[in-house]
Amino acid sequence: MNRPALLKDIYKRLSSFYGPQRWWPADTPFEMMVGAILTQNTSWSNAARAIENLRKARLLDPGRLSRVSEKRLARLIRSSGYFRQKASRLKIFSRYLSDAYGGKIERMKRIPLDPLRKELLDLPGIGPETADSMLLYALGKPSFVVDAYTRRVLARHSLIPWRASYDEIQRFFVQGLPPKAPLFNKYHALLVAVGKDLCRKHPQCQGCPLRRVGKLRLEVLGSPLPG
DNA sequence: GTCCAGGGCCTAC
DNA sequence: GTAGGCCATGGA
Repeated sequence: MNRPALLKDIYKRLSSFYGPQRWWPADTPFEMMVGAILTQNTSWSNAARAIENLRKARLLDPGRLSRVSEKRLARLIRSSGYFRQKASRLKIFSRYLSDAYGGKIERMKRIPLDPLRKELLDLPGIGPETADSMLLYALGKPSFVVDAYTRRVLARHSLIPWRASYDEIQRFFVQGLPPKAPLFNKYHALLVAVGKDLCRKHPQCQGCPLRRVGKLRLEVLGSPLPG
């Protein structure tokens, strides 16, 4: 099976199994981007608490967040872990948004994907996953998001090696899919759904909708979990 | 008590 | 270019 056909098959299986996905709840693009930093290597529930604290403090605004003291910010986001690092990162990110785009997301959206991605990656604390999440979920750009779930699901099904790099995994998708943001959005959400759900609950892949993708069934059953 | 979650940075080799 | 240590909370 060639790459586009394989990716389409995976998508169809996951989509019919899980249905519509509601990934990344946020009232505004800025809130979403703040969440992308807060949830780094942290459970969403812990990040969500921090976001609620920022909402109550009326700080979900680039201008205000860039001006709040780092100490107060760290206290508000304590539940998200790494709170000192993240407080610093959030302030620098907010300052960047305010300075470069007047805090207006619409202005940011006018920048083409590639230069905007480079710009985000130049900020401290924004790596490939965080940048791609922001580009896709807050800005509607077709930038495929690779996360721990993505790697786990693909590697578990022998579609990539466990040690594959971020860029390699991203190319695996981008080279076989039309670059449409809604598609990338739902595709990633579906990978998370199956990653959270069956890949962890069922080490032997019973009931997994990806179990019979292509001719990989036997390899899937034989591939070890990490660690 | 241990493990780990919607990463990224820095350093060493 | 990559393996290892570090950052830190809260739930299972």
